[in-house]
Amino acid sequence: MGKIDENKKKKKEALFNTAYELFTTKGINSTAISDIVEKAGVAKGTFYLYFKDKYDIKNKLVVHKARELFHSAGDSLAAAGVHGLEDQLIYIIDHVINALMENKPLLNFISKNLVMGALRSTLITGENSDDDIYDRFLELVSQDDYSYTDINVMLFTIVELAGSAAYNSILYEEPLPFEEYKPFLYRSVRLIIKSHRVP
Amino acid sequence: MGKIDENKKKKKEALFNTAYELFTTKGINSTAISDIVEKAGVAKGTFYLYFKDKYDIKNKLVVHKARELFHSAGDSLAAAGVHGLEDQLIYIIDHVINALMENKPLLNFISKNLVMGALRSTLITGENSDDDIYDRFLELVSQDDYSYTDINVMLFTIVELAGSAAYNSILYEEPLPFEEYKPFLYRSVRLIIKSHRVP
Amino acid sequence: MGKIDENKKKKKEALFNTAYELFTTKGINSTAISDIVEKAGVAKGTFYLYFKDKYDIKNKLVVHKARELFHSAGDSLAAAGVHGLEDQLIYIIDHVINALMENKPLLNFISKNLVMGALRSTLITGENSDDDIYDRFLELVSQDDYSYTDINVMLFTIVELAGSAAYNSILYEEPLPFEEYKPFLYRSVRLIIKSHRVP
Amino acid sequence: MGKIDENKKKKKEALFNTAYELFTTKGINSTAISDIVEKAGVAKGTFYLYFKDKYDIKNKLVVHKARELFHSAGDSLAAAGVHGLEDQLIYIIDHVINALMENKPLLNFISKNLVMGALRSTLITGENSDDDIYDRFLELVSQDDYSYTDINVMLFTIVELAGSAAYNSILYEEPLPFEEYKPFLYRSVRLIIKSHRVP
DNA sequence: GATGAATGAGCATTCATTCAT
DNA sequence: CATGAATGAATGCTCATTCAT
Repeated sequence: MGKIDENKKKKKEALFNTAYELFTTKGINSTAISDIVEKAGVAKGTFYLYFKDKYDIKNKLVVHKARELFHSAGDSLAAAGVHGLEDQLIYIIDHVINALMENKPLLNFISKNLVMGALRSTLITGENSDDDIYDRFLELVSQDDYSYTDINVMLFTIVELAGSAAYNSILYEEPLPFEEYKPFLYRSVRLIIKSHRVP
Repeated sequence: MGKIDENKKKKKEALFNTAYELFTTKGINSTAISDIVEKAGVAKGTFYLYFKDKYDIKNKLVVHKARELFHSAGDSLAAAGVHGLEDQLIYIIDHVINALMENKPLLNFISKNLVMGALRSTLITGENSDDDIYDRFLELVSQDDYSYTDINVMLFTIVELAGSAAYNSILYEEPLPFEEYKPFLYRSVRLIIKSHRVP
Repeated sequence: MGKIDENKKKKKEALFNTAYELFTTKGINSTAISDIVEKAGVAKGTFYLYFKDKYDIKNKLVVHKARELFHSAGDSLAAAGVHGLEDQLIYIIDHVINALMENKPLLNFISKNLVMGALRSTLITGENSDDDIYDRFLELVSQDDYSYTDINVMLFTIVELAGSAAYNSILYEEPLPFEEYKPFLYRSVRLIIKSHRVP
Repeated sequence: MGKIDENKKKKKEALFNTAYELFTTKGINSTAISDIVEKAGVAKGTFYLYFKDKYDIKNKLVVHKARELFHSAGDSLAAAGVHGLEDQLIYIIDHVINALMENKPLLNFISKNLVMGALRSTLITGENSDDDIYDRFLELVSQDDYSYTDINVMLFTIVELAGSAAYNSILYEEPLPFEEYKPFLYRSVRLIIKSHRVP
């Protein structure tokens, strides 16, 4: 029993990891399922035991990676003793962006496939009850010295700006390499946060 | 012969228009070249006379549509007597976004395929000499009562924020339908512009 | 244990019934063994414990259903006090056809898969010793006021004509709906019977 | 032009003939499209240029072969100076059956795949205007010394009986080899014809 | 230039069958 | 007896691309 379940998990993870590797190196369109199973060392039929098709595994992969990223940032924030919403959000953004800068394949993969709606559902509407990222964010807001209005709008605006600008600045180094663009981005983020403060 | 050239142009345009129609309705991946030529009423071989492959025609289509959009906005701005950089940029953004709101297939098509690098090349670095969009922008900046630093950074930040946020707000109505989100977006844009002013 | 044997029988019957249901609704070609076991609630391997493959279960099913049909007709004939071979055979044919008319999936299934040889073996040559259908038929013949020659030929001709004509008339209503075609069919059957009488 | 069309026809016919050969020798289910194209010496894609799928080519094949058979019988009848509807119909049946007896693969192929509805449409309802088999039959009926009622019913009954009985008698030699069964069959057919005569 | 028949590599998906537990 | 995870051969079908006319 335990042995079988263990084996199942092993195969599923082998497929998961292999798919991620191939998607990020060869691109999704150019990755055939036969590539995945071959590299993962399982039979073709086994793939269909665990995933519906290529897009099923892709979506699960994207969500998984995005979660990892934000949880890591959240954990790091908790460890660092940062105070004040502004600094805290900048800290999280910085953490996520730094992780992506050092992992451009992941940056590319996430950016191209993260149907924003999915992430937004998680981050902003907090629909996914077993996921506390949004809750952590709300907590940060409530603990700040200031009060804020239209919190969801604020979060949305920041995520869109940071996500889009960082993606392009990192990958294309235009209009500036990200390190140089960073101060501008964070200044804008701070302005947006402040504009949501209740006086 | 003028007649022959005309005919050539006609076929090319038929392919161009048909491709756009199919890409926006069926999606690019699901559109085969045979679909395009069939609907356009030309032979399969003819396609390869004018375009290298599906992605060639796609890219040309994206640039073409994006150009149309900005030129229309620029023309409209010239007609309206708007003064001050802030109001002028808001005017342009508003014009483009309104056009996209009324044409969601176009919004989708542009957003998914506009490799930002391409547009940025056009809009921001002005590389493309026969295209005056960037020049018009520079002119607006120079004519303003205030002076600005890091103009490219400013333009980049605005384009990323407005593009990304508008896209998601329009299509998914999250966190708010765009009409309701608009005031927040424009407030943020104005803040960004102001932050680039030389005191 | 009786309990174990019962359980065994239960599983086999579940497979049998489920296969019949799926064969008649989805067709044999479109029914996979996995469909059968899934619906029957048994494991895939269990199927191979009782049947060799899809065609094994199909054949057993056809014979089973055909037997049921004729036995029911024979029983009914015994209950009704019909006299004379002509009327008796018409009675049986009518009984079988009526049952099939009210169960078109069965009609379809039987007709498409009843390799006539199999039924003929049963009905005409009486090979299958534990099956008394043929014997009952011989008895009817012997009890009639008339004598008959080439009894097997007669039975064969009647079965072929009635089976084929009824099948098409019922399913396609061509050249007439069966109810209207019936008098013609039965007239022909009576002529065939009479033609085998010894003067 | 002529050359191209000629070539097209050649390929289509190669596929047609090869498919027939494989269907009759290996069976339809066991014949893969790759088998057909390989043996026909064309590329896989070419198959789909001319036929939708395996069942498309099968249906076209069945109709084609059935037509050939009846036309040949009709032509032969015209050449032989047979008089009287009874003898004429027997002549046609005999001609068709003889052809099938000498070509058992064809007998098998036709019998298993000729959706009777299709043939009946042709033979009995005469829908297919460019096919004169039914017309020829009507002509024979009208030229006979006797008058007949319910002609379609008569034709249908004969076709069903002869088709079904001959098929089984030829292939399985049960209850008798066809040559021995033939007199019985034809006697029945004559009885059926006579039963439709107007006195 | 224009055509469209032909190509054939490429790929997703299914499914009967096995066998370790 | 029963299970169901794993297999991988088999196959239908698509489609970009070429090239003789």
